[in-house]
Formats: sequence, C-alpha cells, structure tokens
Amino acid sequence: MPELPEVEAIRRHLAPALTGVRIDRVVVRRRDVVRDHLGRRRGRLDPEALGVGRRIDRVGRRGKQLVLHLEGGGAVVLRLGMSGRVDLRPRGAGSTSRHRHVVWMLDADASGSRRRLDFVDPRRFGGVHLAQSPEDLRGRLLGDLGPEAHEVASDVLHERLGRTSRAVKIALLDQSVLAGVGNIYADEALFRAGIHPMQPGRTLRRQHVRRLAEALASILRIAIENGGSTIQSHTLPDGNDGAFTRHHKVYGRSGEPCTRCGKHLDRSVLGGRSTTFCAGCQPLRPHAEG
DNA sequence: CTTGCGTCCTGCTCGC
DNA sequence: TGCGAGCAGGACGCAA
Repeated sequence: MPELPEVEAIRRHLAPALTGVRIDRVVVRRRDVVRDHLGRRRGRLDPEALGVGRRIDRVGRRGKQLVLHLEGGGAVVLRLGMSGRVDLRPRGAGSTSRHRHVVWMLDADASGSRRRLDFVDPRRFGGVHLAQSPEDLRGRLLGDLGPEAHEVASDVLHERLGRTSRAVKIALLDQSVLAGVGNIYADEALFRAGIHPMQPGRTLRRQHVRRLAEALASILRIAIENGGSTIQSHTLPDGNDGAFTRHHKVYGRSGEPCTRCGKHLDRSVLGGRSTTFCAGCQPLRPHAEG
C-alpha cells in the first residue's frame, strides 16, 4: 500500500541499480500473482514476457504502479497492493520472507554487482502484470489512470471531481479520477484543504478544489523528498524505513487533538475505508450555485 | 453509464 | 502467555 510517494521513492532507489541491466533468470514461486495486461492469470508463463534474457531500459512509475520497461517493448508492471514490497539484494543473500513470490536474477551491473529483485507480498492484493507491447501498457494497465496527483492542474481536478456525486474522498481514491492517492494522502490533503471527506464531488467550488490541488502537490512532493511515509511494513528496498510518519496530521490520529484547532479528530468509514478528519476545520458545505 | 458493496489475503496489535 | 477480534496504505467483479 504504498501510495505515490512511496512508489516514487522505490523507483528512485531501483533505477540506478536496474537500468541497463539484463535479466538472467526469473523464478516464479507463486504463479497466481502473475497476470497478463488484462489482469488475467495466465495458464502458461512466458519467460520472455517476464523479462528473461532482456535488459531493463527504464524504471518508471505511473500512479502507484512501478513499471520496468524492457528492451524491445513491453514491460513488467509491479503493483504493491496493501502489503507488497520489492527487495533488492545480492544474488546470494538469504531471504527473510516466505512471501517472496517472484524473483528476478540479474546480470552484473556496471559496477560488477550481481543482484536479484524480489517481489514480496504477504496479503497478495498486489501482483506482477505483464505487458507484451506498448499497446498492452496503454490499455487497461495504465490507460485508465487519471492525471498524476502531485501535478494535476486545479481546473482539471475541478472538472473531474465535478463529474461525480460521490464523496470527494471516494473520488480521490478512484485511480481513474486521479492517480496515486491512497487512504493516507486522501485524508491528509482534505484536512489541509479544509474540505469534508463526505462533500459530494460535484458540489465542490472552484476555490476549494484549488486548495485541494495545492494540498495534494505540497503533501505528495514533501513526502517524495522524504522518501515516502511509513507505517508498519513499508520499507525501502534497502530495508530502511521512509521517514514521513511524523508529518501526518490526521491519518491514524483519530481521537487525538486537531493540530490546528485542538478539537478531537473524528473517525468514520467511507467506502469501507477508515477516514479521519476534523469536523471543525473541515465543515460540510452546502452546495452554492455559481 | 454510475455507484456501492463484498471479497480477495496475511499479519499485527490490542484487550481479555 | 495465549487467544480471538478487529484492523490495515488497494482494487477488482458484480448487481442495482
């Protein structure tokens, strides 16, 4: 469950070690985590689609998905889900997890290090998706994603949220509306913008959406610079924790005092997701025309 | 078309 | 110390 900043931190960590490196061998220890570009489990795994014998041209990211672009087109898309992570370690190192589902054995990089990349995901909400061509990638895998949350223009966000009657928090979590926001940053951005999580998207006024876009950009960028936020299992591939936890103003703080007004923070459940907010600082506003 | 609900999993923390 | 309940950063399929 890393969200955009955590995935970006992982991407930046992996890129220098993986770019230009050839994949020697892939071990699939649990085949049901591997899917094709439409999300289907494949009966037969194609080693070439998994990257065997190919170089990694580029390590990219779109929303919460990590994309290993392979030479000759196609890509391996890693979705970390709630509990997923990737470990980058020397090929000979032992593994600490019994939930290591896919292992990429890499050739030596420029400095001569021979490493492997482990996809680990205890809950298995995540997965490894194989795109055989750029078209595959542009389809269901990445094609339905909204704009990147940390750089969305205010008027674009206003137009997109204006299309739905759902609660703004639910809309923020919808990756086809906006890519990269998860439960933590949805709550944090709404708090910072002073918007009630249950406010219907289409009732948001332009000025509030502007504050929301600014809050998203600010919070996500700071989180990226800090290497992503951390709770429980989230770790960077080198085993170090990200360091953003202390910046959370509402997430995980229900019942504690609001940092802005001192009232206790409320908790409710929206779309099955735990939601923390300050009823004082984030008032539900009636829809004003014009 | 949109929206809301149930479901997929394991592991951790908390209270008894 | 053990045990069960409840909760967890996501996203899908399905039905209305």
